[in-house]
Amino acid sequence: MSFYNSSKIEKKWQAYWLENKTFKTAIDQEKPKYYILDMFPYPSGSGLHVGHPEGYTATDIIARYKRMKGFNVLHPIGWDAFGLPAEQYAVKTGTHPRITTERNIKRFREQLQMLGFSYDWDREVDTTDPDYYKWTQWIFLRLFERGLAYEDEQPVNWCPELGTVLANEEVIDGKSEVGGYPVIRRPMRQWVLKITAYADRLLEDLDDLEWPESTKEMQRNWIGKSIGAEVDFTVPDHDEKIRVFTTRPDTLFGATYMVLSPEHHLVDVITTDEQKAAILKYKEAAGQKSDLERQELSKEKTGVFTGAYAINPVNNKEIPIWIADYVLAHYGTGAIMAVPGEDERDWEFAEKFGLPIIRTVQPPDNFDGKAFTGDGPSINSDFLNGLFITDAKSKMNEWLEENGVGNRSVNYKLRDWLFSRQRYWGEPFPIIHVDGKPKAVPEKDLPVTLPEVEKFQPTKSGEPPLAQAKSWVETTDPETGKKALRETNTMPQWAGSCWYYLRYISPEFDGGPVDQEQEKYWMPVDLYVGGSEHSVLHLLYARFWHKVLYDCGVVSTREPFKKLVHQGMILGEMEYTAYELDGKIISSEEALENNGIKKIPLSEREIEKKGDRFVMKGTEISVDAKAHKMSKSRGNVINPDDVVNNYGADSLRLYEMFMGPLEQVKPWSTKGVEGVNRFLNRAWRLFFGEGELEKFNINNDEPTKDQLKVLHEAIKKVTEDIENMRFNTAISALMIFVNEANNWGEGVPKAVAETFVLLLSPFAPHIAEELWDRLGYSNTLAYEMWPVYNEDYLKSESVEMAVQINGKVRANISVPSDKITDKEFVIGLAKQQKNIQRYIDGTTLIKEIYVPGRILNIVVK
RNA sequence: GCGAGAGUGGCGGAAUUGGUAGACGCGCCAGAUUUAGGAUCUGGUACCUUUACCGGUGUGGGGGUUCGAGUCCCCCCUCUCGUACCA
Repeated sequence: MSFYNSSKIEKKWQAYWLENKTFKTAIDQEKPKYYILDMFPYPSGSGLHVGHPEGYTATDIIARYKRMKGFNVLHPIGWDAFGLPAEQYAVKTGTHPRITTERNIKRFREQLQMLGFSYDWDREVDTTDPDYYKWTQWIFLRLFERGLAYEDEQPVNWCPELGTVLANEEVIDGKSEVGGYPVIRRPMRQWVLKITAYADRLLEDLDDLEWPESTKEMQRNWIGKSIGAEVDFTVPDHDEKIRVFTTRPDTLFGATYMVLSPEHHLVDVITTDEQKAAILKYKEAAGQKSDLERQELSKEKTGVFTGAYAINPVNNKEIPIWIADYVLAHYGTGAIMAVPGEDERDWEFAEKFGLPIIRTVQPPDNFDGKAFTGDGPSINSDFLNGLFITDAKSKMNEWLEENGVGNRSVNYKLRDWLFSRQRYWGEPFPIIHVDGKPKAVPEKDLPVTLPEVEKFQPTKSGEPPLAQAKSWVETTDPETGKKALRETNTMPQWAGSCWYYLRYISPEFDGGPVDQEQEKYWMPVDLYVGGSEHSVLHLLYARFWHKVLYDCGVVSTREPFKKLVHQGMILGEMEYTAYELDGKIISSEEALENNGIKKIPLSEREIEKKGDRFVMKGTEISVDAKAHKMSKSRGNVINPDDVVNNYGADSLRLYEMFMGPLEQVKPWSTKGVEGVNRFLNRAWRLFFGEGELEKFNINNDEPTKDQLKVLHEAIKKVTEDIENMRFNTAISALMIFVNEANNWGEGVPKAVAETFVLLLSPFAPHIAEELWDRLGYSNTLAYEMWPVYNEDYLKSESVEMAVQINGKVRANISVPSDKITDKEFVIGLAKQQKNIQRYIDGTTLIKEIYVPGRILNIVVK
């Protein structure tokens, strides 16, 4: 029995590829290009997990395939290496983050090379390298110049545990995304990027992208464009007006009260003396609530009357002004006109506090709900009466503009991007403060490198670690010679990943972030693969920077990533769990409602399926059957190193692609890895027969017709499936070929074997290179021509077809290929079948439907 | 609530424009080989009925269109992901 020695073969070819720089990107611009990009990893201390090789194998298969199809392929990798874990480790141990980062990068690089990915290793980028972040800073200066980066004192998400401010996107349920620590709101001086200036373009350009619809939709929701109007309400005895944003100007006659957010700047101005105490109390309570608490308590509406009234401009009626935390300070103008008749939230509030409700849209007769949000004719609305929503809106907008009390307006959920962090391990801002004003560091002085510091910890007050480096902070303005202070905040981790795909194009270029001549050739990225967790943040930020660079003339495309695919998460192995309470096994439904439950893991042999649930074998006690997310605490993490040691990199690659469609969430199965490993062994034995060690099984015979048919079916299927990223079925086609070829007995003709090796090579490149070598070639197969199938070989002598009577299959017939279009012949053949006769006898023929090569359906009565 | 996606054997999953449901792999069963186990090889494996043939049922549930529906249309159920008072 001969087994192929995966570890020996894989090490050999990995060394060969590195030494010969097999995958160095050619710069021959005559050839068509293909830029295929992986989301670069954060090099964490725990190394690769099995999720990484999933997307990386998919892109590697396509990269290898495209090279063989004659494309110039750009397939790079790098390191998103700034970030919190290395810094937290530094705080704990005093180890400089650079040391940790270098160590982790080395490990990641080795692991990626161990999996045989065909990256061009001469194009590695590292966001923490000053030669890289020089250009991150350079891009920041472009933003600064254009007024797209500004300083602002604003309430921010301050996380005391992490000692830093977080972007809204990094706060989940009131806790930090990293670590899950509490987050409070607190005003601080911050750098902010004006992404809102690009909101419309970010929205519109989504339409032409070949991205998953769900991702585009998420970005649209995040940008949250809504069209409506702003309306000014006057407050008697005050000069100030209260401006509100509404998407329903048509309902203005139904505005029976107003609500300001507790943080609104006019609250203190308008509140009457009698209400001051109550308002103050409410504001304090709201201020102390975290976002999480606001959400939890949101089931019940709360609010306090300010004692003041506003004038509804359409009818000059006085309406009371309240404050309530269901109105958000940071959306629209932080104030609303409340129309309970047409808004569910306002209805709920009005009902609770006994405020008047006026309907302004006629609900249908059978309507028995509360607020009516549907369309209908306007009522109680003077000059709008009878108009449906769309017309009523435009008429009201005209009225508002004519009377100078409002205007059409567009609002976005998207807010400007909070861009500074009080951390050490990030890009320093290329900014100095002179006379208290921010000023750009001249381009020739870039990069502004990180200073050495004693401690990596931020101070309690929020002073960043860089502030300790006095000699670094205190500098002079090169222009005026005045004293100047360096900015001590650093950029967030997103900065480096906003443009790394450009640096790969010309990693050594020193005239700008990217060599424009090369950029024109390589951009846009043809295929970008990475996790859906980056659907909004990274992908929106990168698009924003790209558009700014486009406006600066640095890049030639409006969008960076033409096609995007998300790989699905890989879960742990399927787990079966029974529950025990007080020594008794109870069903999984009961277990939900009890405390003190003991979980008992079961093997597959101990359970069986009953109906649509799993039960313990021979009982009615249902158990849980579920694959969980991999996590250290659950102990179900699969380490790619172990898989490679046991089965080899080719098996890991093959298995991850064979599990199912790339985009799908799917559970791991070690048995499944063994399955594809067996396939590779069977493929190997096609070349080196059983019995005698390494007896070469390849002959120089002419391939037979049958052999060519089997081979060309594989070529066709594998080619089409790679093009459509259906790797699981491509591998199944390779398996079918091997299963067939194993029955050939006499050995495999060389011409057939060679083609098979080429087909296998994108999936399992190490074993393929070894077989190619043993077939007598001294060069890598990486640039061999991809096989092309020949339609003639696919034809067979006869076609198996089903014959149906009234749509049910009653017989199978074999029709000679040259008779396939002869309907009469086929019907004649079918009617000779005994079973068909049985069904036809004594009936009347209604019709005969014949789809050549597919089916014959005889309809009888 | 809202938005998006998905429900097919014991499991992961296949199935061109509607045309033989369950490819391929795992698991399981039987056999071969082996002192035994493992590994490997061969055959079988949706369910019911049957020695076998024949037959019946079957793609979450219910209707519909069609000669023919996993696929198209309508209603309902379940699950996953995202989102959450955005005026």
